[in-house]
Amino acid sequence: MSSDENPFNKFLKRRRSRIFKNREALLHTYTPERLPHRDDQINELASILSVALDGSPPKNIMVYGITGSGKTVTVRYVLKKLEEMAAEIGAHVQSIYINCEVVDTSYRVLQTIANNFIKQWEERIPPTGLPTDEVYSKLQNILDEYGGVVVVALDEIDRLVKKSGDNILYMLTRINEYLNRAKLSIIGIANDLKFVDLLDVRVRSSLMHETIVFPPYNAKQLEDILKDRANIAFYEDVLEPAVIPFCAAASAKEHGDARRALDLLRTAGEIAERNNEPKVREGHVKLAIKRLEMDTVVEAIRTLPTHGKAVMYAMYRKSLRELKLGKRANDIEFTTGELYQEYSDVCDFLGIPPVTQRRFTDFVSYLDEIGLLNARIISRGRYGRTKIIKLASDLGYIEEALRNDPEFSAFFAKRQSQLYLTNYFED
DNA sequence: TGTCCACTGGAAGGGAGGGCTT
DNA sequence: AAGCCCTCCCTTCCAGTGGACA
Repeated sequence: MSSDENPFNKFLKRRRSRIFKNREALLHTYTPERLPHRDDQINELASILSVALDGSPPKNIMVYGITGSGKTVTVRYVLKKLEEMAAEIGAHVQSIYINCEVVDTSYRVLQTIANNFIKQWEERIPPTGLPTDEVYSKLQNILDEYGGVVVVALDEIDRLVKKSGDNILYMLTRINEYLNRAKLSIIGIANDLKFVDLLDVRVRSSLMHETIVFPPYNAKQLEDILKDRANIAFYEDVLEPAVIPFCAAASAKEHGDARRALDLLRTAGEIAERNNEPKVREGHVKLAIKRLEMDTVVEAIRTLPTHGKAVMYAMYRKSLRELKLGKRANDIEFTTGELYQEYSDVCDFLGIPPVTQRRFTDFVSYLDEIGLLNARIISRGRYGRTKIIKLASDLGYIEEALRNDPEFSAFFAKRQSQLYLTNYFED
């Protein structure tokens, strides 16, 4: 390459995709103009929310269904349409969407709602510092100043309740009693309804005035969704005919998760694009399945705190030893005590003090929750009660994640990979 | 049948860090 | 600057637990 040739040239040529017309249509954040197989839910939501257009507060709504059943996208779609209609007829309606996985304390929820109405940066409510009660009364003033109907959608509301209790829901469900001009309604979105057991009876009855269920999609329905989005996302004739049915079938097997189906299709397209191929084939989807599996594990580990990573590394190291002794990957499991010992050794190695066993069990529970580990409690009689902990993801993926971590890469620096990225758990 | 093991997991609280009001 | 509040991460304490074993 001559020195005057710009090294970005070849990327520039490739930059204009021959595969994607509009990649965004396959992202979770995209709200499409059509939502196949969700007419019933859209109509139900719209009929409950329609009173907002007359200035009355809609009843609170609980929306539930498993991951990828279209809850979020449907609620966002209906809220968008509600605001459009309100603007058209001059009604005072504002909707606010809050993801409680990010905004997960009472204070932050109140702050987020309030800041939605504050345009001046200096006047916005700070992320911490004020008493929660004060933010609550500020919010009342702000809402009354606005004077219309406010619909707040709390996505992953179950997480909020598990983490911070139901105090915030109590505050929000009662706020209308203190408002003179404005009215506030809540839409709670949850994966399952187990969390309502944690709610105060009054909160429960108020929050669940209306419930709307989102059943999982079947393969045929997923296909319709993918076709719709593919029309927006891909150039014509880029997808081979088998691609969409294959994506739909693979995701239908995993509880009909539309989000995953869209991820698969997008990733398959990206793989084809990166390989400079003119068409997306079934083979790309198969690669995409592997890729997504690995990305999920790598991303989950990457975002863990140091001690969480240390637990994963302890699990990795101990499993690897067992593997070398000839044990089958599926049979490798440890008790809390065994893994805690290994974890303490890892901390010694890193030169950081280990957390207590109590805190350690919190990490194990969390890693179980996010699917990196499998943990179940067993009783071994006079040998006590403990948790049996197994890996829930491929050792190779875990190694890949830790090898690229600045704190843990030293463990791998001298050695070549002990593993190839083969799936040990494939049988 | 009672004992006892090796934990589990809830509750309370400490302290560092960030930010507010007065 | 002082006093207060919130969040996050962690420790300490401790009652509770299921089932093998004597």
